[in-house]
Amino acid sequence: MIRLNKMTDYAVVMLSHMAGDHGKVVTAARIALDSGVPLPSVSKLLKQLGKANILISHRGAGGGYSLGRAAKNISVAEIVTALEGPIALTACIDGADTSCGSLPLCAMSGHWNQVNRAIEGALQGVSLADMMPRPFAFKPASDELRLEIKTGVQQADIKPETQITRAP
Amino acid sequence: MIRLNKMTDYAVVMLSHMAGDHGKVVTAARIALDSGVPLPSVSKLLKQLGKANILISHRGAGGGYSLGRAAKNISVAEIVTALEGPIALTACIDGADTSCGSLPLCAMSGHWNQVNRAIEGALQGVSLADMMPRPFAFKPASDELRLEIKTGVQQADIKPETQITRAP
DNA sequence: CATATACAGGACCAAAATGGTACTGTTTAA
DNA sequence: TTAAACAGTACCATTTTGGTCCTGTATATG
Repeated sequence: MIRLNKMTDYAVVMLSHMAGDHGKVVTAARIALDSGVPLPSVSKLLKQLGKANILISHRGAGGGYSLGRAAKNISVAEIVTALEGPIALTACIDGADTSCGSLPLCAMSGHWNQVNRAIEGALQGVSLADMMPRPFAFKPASDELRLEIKTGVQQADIKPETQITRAP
Repeated sequence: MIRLNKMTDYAVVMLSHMAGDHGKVVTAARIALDSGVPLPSVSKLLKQLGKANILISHRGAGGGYSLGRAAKNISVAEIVTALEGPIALTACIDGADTSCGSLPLCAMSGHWNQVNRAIEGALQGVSLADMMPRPFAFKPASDELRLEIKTGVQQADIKPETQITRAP
């Protein structure tokens, strides 16, 4: 399975949490708490997203991070690119005629590019706003679910053993 | 960068080599030699591709592998799926309501699916035939290039140091 | 029928990538 | 001035990946 790494997954989770209180400045620690993503990773990710101008960092006391733009103007493609570099499927990529050690024999690059572009398009078509969780608090599926939310159990805190599965 | 792993990359290289002599039965050892992919990996990959009905295996003396279908009827999506499982971007995938440990909190799955489907579409749109190298032998770019081909230097044999780059 | 050839299916290991840790700056609000 | 919070960097542990090795089974051929 082609997969984004955990970090990128984390980033989307974090960002969609931040998009909730749009524009507000939040500390890394707060985000870690809210999203359940381990603090060191949160802080590493926030730095990267800051550099990529997806977030604005506010230094000093009372500082933190805030979204640089409205969630609907931040594409998933941008997030992925910020964290994993250019969207592409193999090492044989991009016009970059330096990367692939076998240009004369491996003439596939053009076609991989076609695939890559399609993928990039797909990621560009989805914005952070599209990825945001629905506001459960207003429409809890059950008492049990509401309890989970109130006790602050979040994504990364839920171990496979204690997994909550939606009834069929 | 989102990337297929080396194995899948190898597989496409191998398969496109096989598609050259279409239908012919070739041994794993021969393919390894031709494509420059290490034999153990070749053999592992061929087994997997056989199971997925992309290749037909012929056991016993004089055996080997042959393409199960014409190259143009084998999609890249199929190859990827055979080797890496279902095409999807995160663990939060597929209707499969067992995989994600945070269904009630992570309501993104639907949107990831949208992205995933687009990617699968992109991969399905490219066939093995599309990925095949053009027949250089008939149209060598230079004497040097022809030499390389004659001496059997292939993709994986070319080290970065001895990289052949096409003149601009 | 005997035998060499080739695939089938494991268990297993080493190297690389990933995710997580720790620590030492630097900036800034109060 | 001080404490809060980000910036940057080096480092380590774990997991994943790619590759090895070995034993078993099928089959063409002499």
